[in-house]
Amino acid sequence: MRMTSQREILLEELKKLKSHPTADELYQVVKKRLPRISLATVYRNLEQMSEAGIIKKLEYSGRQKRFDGEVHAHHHIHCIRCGRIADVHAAKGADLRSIVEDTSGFRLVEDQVEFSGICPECQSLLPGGAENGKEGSKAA
Amino acid sequence: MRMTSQREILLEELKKLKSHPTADELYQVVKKRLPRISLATVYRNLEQMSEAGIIKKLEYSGRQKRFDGEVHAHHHIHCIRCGRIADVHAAKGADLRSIVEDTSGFRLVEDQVEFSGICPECQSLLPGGAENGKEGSKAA
DNA sequence: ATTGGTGCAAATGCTTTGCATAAAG
DNA sequence: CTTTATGCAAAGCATTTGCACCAAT
Repeated sequence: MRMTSQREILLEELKKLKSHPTADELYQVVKKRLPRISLATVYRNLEQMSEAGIIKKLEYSGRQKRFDGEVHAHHHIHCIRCGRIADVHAAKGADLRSIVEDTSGFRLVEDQVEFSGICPECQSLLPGGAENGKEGSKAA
Repeated sequence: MRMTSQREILLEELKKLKSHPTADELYQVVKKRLPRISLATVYRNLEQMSEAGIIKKLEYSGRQKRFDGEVHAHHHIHCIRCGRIADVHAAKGADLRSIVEDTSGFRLVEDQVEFSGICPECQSLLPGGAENGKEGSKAA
């Protein structure tokens, strides 16, 4: 992965943002420093950097993807009206609900544990055994 | 909400499916019984029925929306390769991870608690006080 | 007879891609 | 020099919408 000015500035701005921006929102910000950058470059780099683990891609709730420069494991809460995402730094096991409301300022409406993994069908397709492909065949 | 044959058959097929189908997948199934139904009708009805609480819309993980004819509260696990969704019937508080793997057959890769609520900004825009709009202004 | 629902096709919105040019190593 | 990244424009998908026709109440 070459270090281009686009990549560097994208990362820098994302890390300073804290607002979990969408690709387009970050694009608007970065354009101020790199007027000729294209949205496609933003998408390509965000995708690549998230694959590299440098940033995190947030794909909750059927909304637009958002990105986070903070890669520590932490929970998020998203607004069902406007889509904003805020951080929730909660210790596991504690009374999550109140911690969530306290640390985010959100009014909690719903919480769902979202599990991800490899389904039995896909497990049988895996060559080695311990890898987690990221895309693949379409669901049946 | 009028009971049209489209609506009736859609609901019937969804309830029998158990596979958390996407709109298009359900469309393919229903087309066998209603060859002239259109995808738009499927989308419109799924949306309406989920608003009515008759079915549940699953909007996890930045993928295509999926729908569930089972409206009991229960968790889901989705495959990061193919997108399939399976049910997880787990008692809260128990050792979720192993329950998840046992009941779903998936290999668990990640679990994230997804909180939804109303952000402070949107709370201040709410007229009454205790409602949960579903869409709204764009994120800033 | 009304009013909501339907099918179709076109439009949308977000994201991805093909391709020729430019920049990094 | 070789290869990857960029910018632009066009394409792609899932989903939504406008509109004229149809059907449920």
